[in-house]
Parts: sequence; C-alpha cells; structure tokens
Amino acid sequence: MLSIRLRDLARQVGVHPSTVSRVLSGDPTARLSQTTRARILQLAAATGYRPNRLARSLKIQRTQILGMLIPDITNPVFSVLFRAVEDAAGAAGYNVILCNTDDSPARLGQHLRMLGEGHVDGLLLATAHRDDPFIDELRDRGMPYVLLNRRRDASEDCWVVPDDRQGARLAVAHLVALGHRRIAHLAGAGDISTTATRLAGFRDAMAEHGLAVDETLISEAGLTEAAGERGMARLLTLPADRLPTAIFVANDFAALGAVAAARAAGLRVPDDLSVVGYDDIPPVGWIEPALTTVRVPLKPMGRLATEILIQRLGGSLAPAEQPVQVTLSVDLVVRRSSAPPPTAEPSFKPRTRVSQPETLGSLTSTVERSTPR
Amino acid sequence: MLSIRLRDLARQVGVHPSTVSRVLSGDPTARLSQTTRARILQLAAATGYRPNRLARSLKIQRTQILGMLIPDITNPVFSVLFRAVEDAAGAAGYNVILCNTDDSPARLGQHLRMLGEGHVDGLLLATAHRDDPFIDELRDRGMPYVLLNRRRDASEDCWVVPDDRQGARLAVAHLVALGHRRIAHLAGAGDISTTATRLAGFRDAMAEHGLAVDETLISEAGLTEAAGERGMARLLTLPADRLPTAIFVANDFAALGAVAAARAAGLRVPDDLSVVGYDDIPPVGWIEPALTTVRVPLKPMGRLATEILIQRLGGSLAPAEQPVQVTLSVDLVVRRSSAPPPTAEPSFKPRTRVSQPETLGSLTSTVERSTPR
DNA sequence: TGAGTTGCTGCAAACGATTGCGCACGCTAT
DNA sequence: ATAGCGTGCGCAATCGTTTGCAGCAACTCA
Repeated sequence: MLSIRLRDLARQVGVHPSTVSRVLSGDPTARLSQTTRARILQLAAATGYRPNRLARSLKIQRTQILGMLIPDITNPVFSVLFRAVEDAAGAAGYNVILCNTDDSPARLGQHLRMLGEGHVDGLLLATAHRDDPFIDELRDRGMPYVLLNRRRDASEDCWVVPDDRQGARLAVAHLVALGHRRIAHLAGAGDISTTATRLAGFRDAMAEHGLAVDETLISEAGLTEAAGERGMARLLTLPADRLPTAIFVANDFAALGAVAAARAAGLRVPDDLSVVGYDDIPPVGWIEPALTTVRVPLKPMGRLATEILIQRLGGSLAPAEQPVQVTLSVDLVVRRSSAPPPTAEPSFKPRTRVSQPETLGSLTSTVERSTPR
Repeated sequence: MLSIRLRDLARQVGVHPSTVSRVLSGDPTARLSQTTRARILQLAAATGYRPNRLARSLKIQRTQILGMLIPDITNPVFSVLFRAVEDAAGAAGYNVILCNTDDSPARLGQHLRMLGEGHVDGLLLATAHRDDPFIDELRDRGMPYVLLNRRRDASEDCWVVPDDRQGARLAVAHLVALGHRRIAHLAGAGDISTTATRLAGFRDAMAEHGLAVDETLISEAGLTEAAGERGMARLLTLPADRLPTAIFVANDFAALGAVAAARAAGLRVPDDLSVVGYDDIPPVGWIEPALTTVRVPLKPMGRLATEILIQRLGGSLAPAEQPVQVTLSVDLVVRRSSAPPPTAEPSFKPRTRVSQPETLGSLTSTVERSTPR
C-alpha cells in the first residue's frame, strides 16, 4: 500500500502539514483562509489522499475498531447477533474484529490478549460465564466492554440480555395450558447465565402452577444437538409411568436433538411428546414438525449493546458511571411441536393468562402459520 | 487503557528503550548479555507489559489484521467460510475484521475505503462480481487480496472457488440416472461466477446426456428462499405436458423456496418433483424431505484462501508473481428430495458413470443416512 | 604494545498523523 | 505613533515502537 502522505500534500500546496491536517479534519477552532482551504481540498480530492488511520489512531488514542467475542459464528444465534452489531457499529463509523472462542478459556485468553494490545476501542462479549475472571482483568485494565446475551452474577458490568426467566415461564405456561403436568427440562451449563436462568425460571413457573418438579426430569445436557439427543435418551430410560409428556429444552439445537432421540425411540412429536425449544433460530421453522420455541430478540440486543458501548466510548470514560443493564422481553412462538398430552382432554383453560407482576415483559404469544414451507 | 510503556520498563531496568525492544522482540542479530536479558524479561513479566500494537504496526507497516468482506454472515455459507478463515488466520497470529455488504456496491465501497486506510494487511473477498471494478482499485493501490467462492472473469487475481461446473454435472447426472428427462434450472444472477458457472455446467451436462435444454425451463430467479418460491411458481404456470419432473436449483435457500412453492401447488417432493440444491448448508439435512444437494467444501476453501493470502503477505509482495488460482472439487449428497420421475420406470443404468476428462474432481456421490433426525 | 575483533548497549531517526502555542501581519482605536 | 486585537499559518513535540549505526570496553593475536 504505497500511499500519499499528509506531508506530500502539504509540500505540493506549499503549506505546512499541520495546515493540511486542520483543513482535512475540519477543525472548528482553526481559522483558515478560504483560498488555502480550497486548494488543499482540491488537491486532496485530485490525488485521492486517504489519511493513514494507523498513525491517526496512535496519536488520538482511538482506532474506531471494536472487538467482539462469541463462541461460534456458525451458530445462528451468534451470526444474527454479530450482524446486528456490525450494522450498528458501521453506522457509527466503527469496524468490528470478530473472534470465535468455542467457549474455551485458552482461546478466549489468547484473543483477549491480542485485542487488549491497543487495536480496539472496546469489546462486545457474548462469551461470559457467570464468574468469568477474564472480565475482571478487562475491567482492571480499563478496557470498555458490554456483555451480550450472557451476563455475570452480581457484577457492575454493562449488559444486554434476554428475559430468560420470562421465557421459561411462557414455555411452561403454554404446556400447562395444553394440559401437561409431567414436564421435563433439558438444561444447559450451570455456569452460564442464560441457561441457568432458564432452569430457575422453569422451577419457578412449575411452582406457580402448583406442579411439583420431579428432579429426575431435569438434566443438565448441553446446548448441542448431540447433547440434546443424549439428554433425551437418558430420560427415556425412565419407567413408562414416570415419563414426561412434554419437555422444555434450553436451546433449539438441543431441542432438535431431543426430537431426533424421541423419534428414534418410537415416540411421535407432538402426539406422544411435546417439545419446546429456545432462541428461535431460522431452521427450526422449517423442520417437521416446526418447533414451538421462545423467540429471543437477537437483533435489538446486538444493536442496543453496540450503541451502549459506543456511547460509553464517546463520553467520559469515568469508570464510576452507573452500569447500563438491560433485560429484553422475549415471546413464545407456537408452532407444531407442542400439543395436548396423549391421554388428557384439552385443558379447560386453553389460554391461561398467568399473572407475573415481577417481570416486565408481556405474556403475549405469537402464533405462526404452520403450513409447509 | 492506561498502559505501561516500553520506555517505563527501560527506565526501571536502567537501560535504553531500544535494548528492551530487542530483548522482547527476540531480535536474533542482537547480542545481549544474559543478565540484562533476564532482568528485562523478569520485569516485563512482573509488570504485565504488553507492547502497543498500534505503534508497532505503524513502525513496521504491518497490522497482523486481515479484512474479510461477505454479503451476509447470517447465511450459513458465509458463516462457515468465515469460521474457517478466522481459524486459519488465528493460527498464524492474525485477527480478522468482518464486513457485511449485502451485495450492495455502496456498502462495499464504504467498507473498502475504511479498510484501505491502513488497518489491514490484506483482504479476503467473498463478494466479487464477474466484472468487479472495486477489485481493480485494490489491485492498483497494491493491497493484497484473495477472492473466495466467487471469482472475476479472466483476471490475474488469486482465488479459491468450488468446481461449480462439476457440481452441476453431478446434479444432472444424478437426475438423469433416476430417469428424468425434463429438468429445469433455477439460476442465480448472471454476473456472479458461481451461479453463472452452475448454469453453464447445467447446459453442458444436459448436452452430454443428449438432452435438449428447454429454455422455458431455465429462469434466473435469485438466491433467496423468496426468489426460489417465485421461480418455481413461474414454472408451474406451464401447461401440464411441459412441466419438468426435476429441478436443479442454484443454491439451497432457493431450493427450499422451490420445495415450498411446489407443495403449495399440490405437488409432492420427491414423488411428483425431484429437487436438487447447492451448497449443503446444515439445515437442509434436517428438513422434510432432507434435500439432495451439491456439497461445497467451504472449510477447506476458507482455510486455503487464508493461507494463500498470508503467504503472499509474508513473502515478497512483488505484484508480478503468478496468481494462485484453485478450484476445489465438490460432491453430491443424495438425500430424499430426489427420486425417479412419476411415470417412468427406473433408469436402466441407475449409476451411470459419465466420463468428464476435463474436470479434476471425482464423480463420487455421498449417500447419507436419511433416517429422521 | 598496538591493531583488530567481539560483545554489549545507547543514540537518534524514523513511521504518519495531531495539536498547543506562538509569530507575523494588517487593521482599528486611542 | 503605539498599543491592542484578530487572522492565518508554521514550529515542534507527541503518540509508542523499531532499527541502522556508532561507540566503548575487554579480549585476542601478532
């Protein structure tokens, strides 16, 4: 990249580099004659001069680059999240460096080290664990960041997360309304806020409906399709009278696995077993049966987190500022994987409206057309 | 990011900054006493010193950052591609800035301008059009780049693309072997190399099998689900005796749309209509019926392109070097969306082996288990 | 003893921008 | 005539590194 420099421009116009800099950066305090301004502008346009951002960044201590860490871009949850982040960042003149960690502390640390060496102004983190020590380090070094999707426990971090407690309640309320009583839950890792909250929400919702939680129906499986298969397979070893008639799964991938395992065991979905997933990634609308799931507002989350981060960067970086913590409402998308349980008559209250004063989110459910696509 | 500087370290140890720099960057030509070396290393570790990459980059004229441009990360084709790129880049010590263009020239130009201002060492482009003028500009400015997935016509660019001609032939050979004679094609845009080549390959393959191409069965639709629906709907307006019994679609998204439109018109897939897609994005293995499609080796493509780019960066940047141009073999994944045509008896040669001396790729097909997942 | 070699480190100029400060000029007011 | 002020621009330091070159001691060899 052999490029023309500020100095070259200045020499050609016959002025000092500082003058060119002032003209080009539109310094409002500078008093410049219209003639030199015009000559500089014209020559800059003619030569196609582009300032060297590297030098500029070094001087002004800002790169206009953000870093984003996610487990895996191949997962639609994160690709949608990133897309929203990149759009919002681009609109504000920022670029984004994206790093996949596979939730491995080693890769996380490695990326964080690279990013911490000065090339990024701030960080969007979608990889947080509930007690993540890496984030403390960032905080100590004064690197601005916002957590996305997952958050830490009792922290002073800024974050934007979905209302997972509400999501779990919507799912359970839906299944209960259909007539289910024995409801299982396939949980994710306990050290991740999203899945931990979904589990807690599940327990709460069961209690609110006066249903005892059978601990054998709760298992920590994981968030992959394979994990869902294993978790479901484990449940299916229970004696027939203790089998669940419905299952709420911590995310859509695992739900896909659960459906596969149930079918492999000869069960029909939703006739013999209702399945509710979480996230609403696009493919689950296409499969047979289309999955009932909790929709997480990924795009607004990504946009919001980015705007919060950028605002922090622009403003005073006083670390004493109040952290911004946002919980976004989710909603239930009812498709074809959920139905009344085999033996039961349909619930006498097919559309129960559960009171839940302490959550902000609405309890509305979206019902989608379920015609073949 | 209040950070300790090289100078601070030097002062504490009582040596000149240059000495510290030499120790820390492991300069092989420098002859340094073991004692100073040890003291510097120790203090650096103790203080957690991290060199400022920005300053370093400015000096050495390399940022260790790559840029990648793609239409949309939300499309699995590109998220898998990016994942492979990021892995390969990370292994070589590079970060990657990712930009979505939505195939819009405006956004492309905007991103290219930002990236061209000095923060990236090279570019991976998955957005090329067959006569892309933006790329000429890059070339003129001496910015190293490698095209990925799509390429330009008759150019001196480096690129890594799938063998789309072979892919189209595999698809057609498969359909012909099943007994199909009236085969339609839903094409993508003509100014993009992948889809243009798939169309050309389709024509060639039909000719090779002695089948006339009915031009009314070829339509340029687009690469989205909606485009596939529209394209299929258009075909379905043909009189019954001119309808195709099979359709080869330029990508999986459009194939999904085609399946939906066919069903909406009362056709069964594959009983009344066979559908073959392209790319093999993960969801098409989950849907009902699982889609027969051409698998593109996205991960190897991404890895290879990155390695080529990085090698160029490391070596002499002589622009006179021979461009590296790689075409990767694809293969056919036979699932459930393709079957013999309604009226015909199965082909007498169910597994024809077509000779195609001029392509390098093998003609093997992969047959997947098609049990419900 | 003196010239040449080797081992270690400092000096200072880059890289390409930004920016506080001050100088010189021309104008007005006293 | 001189002080005072506004305008337009140049000077030079700075951001935090890297690196070619020079210099100085101690040691080797004739």
